[in-house]
Amino acid sequence: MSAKMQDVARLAGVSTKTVSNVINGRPYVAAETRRKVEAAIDALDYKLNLAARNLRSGRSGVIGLAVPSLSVAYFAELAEATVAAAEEQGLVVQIERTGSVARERALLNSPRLQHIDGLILNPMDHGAEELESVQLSVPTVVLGDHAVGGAVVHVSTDQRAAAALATEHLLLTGRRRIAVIGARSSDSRGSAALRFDGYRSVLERAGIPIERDLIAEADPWIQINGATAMRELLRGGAKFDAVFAFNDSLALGAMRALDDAGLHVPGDVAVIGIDNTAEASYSIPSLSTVDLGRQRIAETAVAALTEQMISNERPVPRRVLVDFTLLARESTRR
Amino acid sequence: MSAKMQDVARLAGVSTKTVSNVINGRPYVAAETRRKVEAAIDALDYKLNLAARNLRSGRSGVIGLAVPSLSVAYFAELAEATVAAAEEQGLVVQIERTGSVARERALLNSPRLQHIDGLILNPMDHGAEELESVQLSVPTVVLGDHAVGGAVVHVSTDQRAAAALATEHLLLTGRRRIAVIGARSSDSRGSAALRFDGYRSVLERAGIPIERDLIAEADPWIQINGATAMRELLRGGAKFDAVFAFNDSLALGAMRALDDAGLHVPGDVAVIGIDNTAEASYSIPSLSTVDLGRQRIAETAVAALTEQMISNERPVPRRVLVDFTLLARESTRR
DNA sequence: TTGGTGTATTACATCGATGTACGCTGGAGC
DNA sequence: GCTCCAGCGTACATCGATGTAATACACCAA
Repeated sequence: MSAKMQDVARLAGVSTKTVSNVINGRPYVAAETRRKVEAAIDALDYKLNLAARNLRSGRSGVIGLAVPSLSVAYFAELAEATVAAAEEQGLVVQIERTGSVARERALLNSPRLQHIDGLILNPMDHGAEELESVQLSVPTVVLGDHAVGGAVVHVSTDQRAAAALATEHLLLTGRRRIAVIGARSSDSRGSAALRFDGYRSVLERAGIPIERDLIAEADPWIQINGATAMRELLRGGAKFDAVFAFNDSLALGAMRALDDAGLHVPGDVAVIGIDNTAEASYSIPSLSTVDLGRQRIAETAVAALTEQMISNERPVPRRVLVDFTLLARESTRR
Repeated sequence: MSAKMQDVARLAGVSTKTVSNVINGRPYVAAETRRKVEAAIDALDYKLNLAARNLRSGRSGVIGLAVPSLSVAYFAELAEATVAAAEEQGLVVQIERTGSVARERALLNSPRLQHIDGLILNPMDHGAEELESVQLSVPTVVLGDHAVGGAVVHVSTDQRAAAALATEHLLLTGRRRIAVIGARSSDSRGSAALRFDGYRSVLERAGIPIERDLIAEADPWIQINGATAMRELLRGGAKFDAVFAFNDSLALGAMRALDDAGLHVPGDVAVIGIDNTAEASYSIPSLSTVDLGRQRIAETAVAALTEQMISNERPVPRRVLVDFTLLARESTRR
């Protein structure tokens, strides 16, 4: 069995509490005492038992990150950014993948969340009130705009505005018949709904009618579904000169399908995505997209979460918006 | 404060130990008693305190996964697969990103590993004995072939053979001057070294000399470094008709740089990668690659780890090999 | 009746660190 | 000389579940 605090205390000739104070950097420890304790720690190769600390103090130093999937590049990059941001605060991240609405609910009620100090939740897209009834017991920050019972800090980008920006960009480059890939009729308040809303609002303002034939559903937003959706659009026969895919993976899949069909991007069809994942700038042609600022989102979320964890009070309800940026690349060139 | 086991016990009219037995599915609990306890649990909305269980039993139900980075698509997909496999065993995954050799060492010595039941470690590439001195205190499965002190179960693909297969494929499609992207002179036993070895062995057998001008270093293996490496190869002036990139991200970056230089893939230069990440099948042209079987790797690793965790004995030293598969796509077509 | 076996349950110590409340010391201030 | 306080340390209870060993009970065979 490895050494425990009592062994260290005995060797250093002090009480266990003093050892604890040294380890936790508490004030009122004489320099001399600190030295002795540190020497004893080294001598015994003592390692703090986190379970015990956790039990006694109620903190674990672990925060959870719940995302739908890690195979979607955006979430993988978000996870990376979150892990990095958490580390700066001395926290580690336990990643949970929700994958479906049912699993998401199950997770939120599971005892697994008990030993987590806080949770960053990126909910699935689904109907509006899906999560409002959940009562969360840990400090939580929600990414996106879904209402989640008990959680009142939201960090997000204005996805509707970002989608509007992407759509406007297509209009500005002279496109008029803009198809959409990634809609979800089942979603009333999530990313799919908001992005579609942004698209619609711009077209309406421009006086362009929305055409059902130009709207393709896809779920989840991964390459293969983008390719499939595009093939269906093409088979449907409706004419279009641009595609707004609701994320980069869909866009890349769509570009692939366009290429297969002998259509040129951006010559015949312009394509734009959302997310600015790494793959987007290295595709051929490079993909125009909107960067939702996932780096900032991760940092902001972790900061907001640690604040909640420390203060121990109910946080001020708020919604933090992170800036987004249009990246015009080859896929939408005139 | 939420209910604890004692409250449940009082309400059900039994001892806390009996409650514990019910929760943990131990035998010798009368059906009637079980019912009463379960009713009490429901009534009080009792949730087990994992910290306490962890302290007492020494198990946490959490396994660690240490990978260099999540922005590399391969690791993200590996992480996804691991989380899924762990879940089947009722385990959750705490993801650590190492990023550098120093951080990797720091992690392996950190008390954070204390509250983990087991670790799946995908080491950084580095000199041979870098990690042999580390003494791991938790059951560990190593992905890849690095010797890590104390850990004796390795799950990996034969990377050298996989690289050889990729190289042979290029030869079979009529290429002779094959450039390499992703070499690392600092690495003597990691992925870079093994993949380079496979490349070299095939060329040697084919009687083709290795040319220094055709070897480009890159670290880490992400798109931008693939593109940069390719630009340097082109600037160097050496002629080549194929590129073997040590992973798909590098390959995609390289394809992008080739396109920028007005070179056609596969017409002028064939390109092959390794990993079979999602992006590879949707690039234009689609990328030939070797699938290292990450799904199987994840499953196997989790299985080997749980076995170690349960048996509580030193595992049988072994090396499990997972099959790999060549996927010939457009980027290497004649 | 006694003893033996199998089932069901309990009392109690225990895991290891930390919060609380308090004790001791030396020196400044009157 | 005495109080008072800041600075430093300590004893002890405590967090909540679980392993151990012991006990209670029923049932059956000898």
